Amino acid sequence: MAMDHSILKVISSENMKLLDSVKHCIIYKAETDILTQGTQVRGVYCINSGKIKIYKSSGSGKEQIIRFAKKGDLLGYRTLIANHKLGVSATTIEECSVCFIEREDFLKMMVEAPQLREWLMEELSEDLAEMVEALTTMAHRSVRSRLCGALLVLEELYEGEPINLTRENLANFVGTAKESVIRLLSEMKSEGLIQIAGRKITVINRVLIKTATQFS
Amino acid sequence: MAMDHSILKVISSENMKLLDSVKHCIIYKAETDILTQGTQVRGVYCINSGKIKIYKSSGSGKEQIIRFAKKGDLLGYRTLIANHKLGVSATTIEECSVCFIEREDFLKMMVEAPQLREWLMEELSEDLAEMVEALTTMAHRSVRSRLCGALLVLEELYEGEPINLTRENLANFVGTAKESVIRLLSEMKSEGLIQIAGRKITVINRVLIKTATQFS
DNA sequence: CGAGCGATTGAAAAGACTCAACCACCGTGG
DNA sequence: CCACGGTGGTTGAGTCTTTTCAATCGCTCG
Repeated sequence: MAMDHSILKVISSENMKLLDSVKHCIIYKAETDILTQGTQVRGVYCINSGKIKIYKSSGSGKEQIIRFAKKGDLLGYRTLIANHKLGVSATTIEECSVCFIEREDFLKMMVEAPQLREWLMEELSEDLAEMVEALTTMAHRSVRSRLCGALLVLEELYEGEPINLTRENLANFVGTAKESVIRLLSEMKSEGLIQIAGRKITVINRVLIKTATQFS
Repeated sequence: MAMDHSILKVISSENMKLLDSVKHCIIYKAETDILTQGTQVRGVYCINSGKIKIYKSSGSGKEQIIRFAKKGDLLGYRTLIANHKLGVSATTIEECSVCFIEREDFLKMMVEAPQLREWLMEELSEDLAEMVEALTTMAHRSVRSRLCGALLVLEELYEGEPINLTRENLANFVGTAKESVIRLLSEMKSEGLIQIAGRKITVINRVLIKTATQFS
């Protein structure tokens, strides 16, 4: 299994043993809630396989998808470290295999493994930079431009497989209405930028789509 | 001077001596660039007094203000630690007194002071949570609602003093056009929510404004 | 088969932006 | 002292993107 950018990459073999002894692996079906906004976390979750949406719901019932997590990603550590309540929710969008690490065990690992602390700090930095980027994009760019950006991100997420999301999830990621996404997608299809097969979307002309993310 | 939530709060007296020996204090006039997006940082800046806008400019020349920094805030450390180029710019909006700490000196302090590392991690967490909040706000709420939210944030920033920003900066913070801000402000003035004296804005009815940030 | 969910399409409405003109204030230099 | 230029603030009108609402369709599952 590829662990190039995972927490497991930075764990010493000694701590790895510790980890093995405390983790609990679980399989979740698609559309299962893992974390719920406003609650405490009981520990952290490390994704082995499958994709999970991280989102925030606003008062009016709309949800904004912040990012998608996939294998190697760690969920819940920020909230756990700060001892806050969760600011976001997480729900599987496919069947997922996930390891759960109890709060106390994780904190212990953090104390003992400086590389882990290092890695978490880098993760936080990275995420923060991404959020700043996302914010300015949301503020300045048109729905079409944002949709193009989203498709490129999702292409990465799906690693060559066609993008497979409900239009609603796509809309909640882009930050727009479902109908707008549908209209723009069919526009882009007729321009030969993408291919659509039911729910599945395949990027055809990556270069032009990339260009579209630079303007408007 | 109040240092309740500053880097200086977490520095041991020993490190404080080190800090004193390596810092350089500088006074900047209003509208002076401190950090420039896309460049390397030469060190970190700690604000003694005055206010600074942190913003990101997009290709089309628009700028999005990410946040305002004031006394006690530290600038540039995220970029410095990650050894990246700056993702944002920083410009004073008032006369500011700022301490500069050379890159190497700061890294040395980080190695020697675990509380400093701790503090930085908390800062990052906090900032990340704020950015996530800002993103969903930008995506879901109307300009008026965002403007109300901005006014409450700025009221904090100005600590009781009237808010004193150009309409343009206010617009770039809210993520809208200058004209929209002007129109909405005069609307809110006629509703008795705020008071306007030239450039200066005073919040009158905090409760109603707060309510407005919950909807739309 | 019928219910239900997601996708699609059309039409109307609304929110926000752009453009353009104008004003008010302030500091400068003649 | 006053005319001048510049910056920032204000207002109005028209436009356009995007949303919302409503209706329809197609598919799957019980």
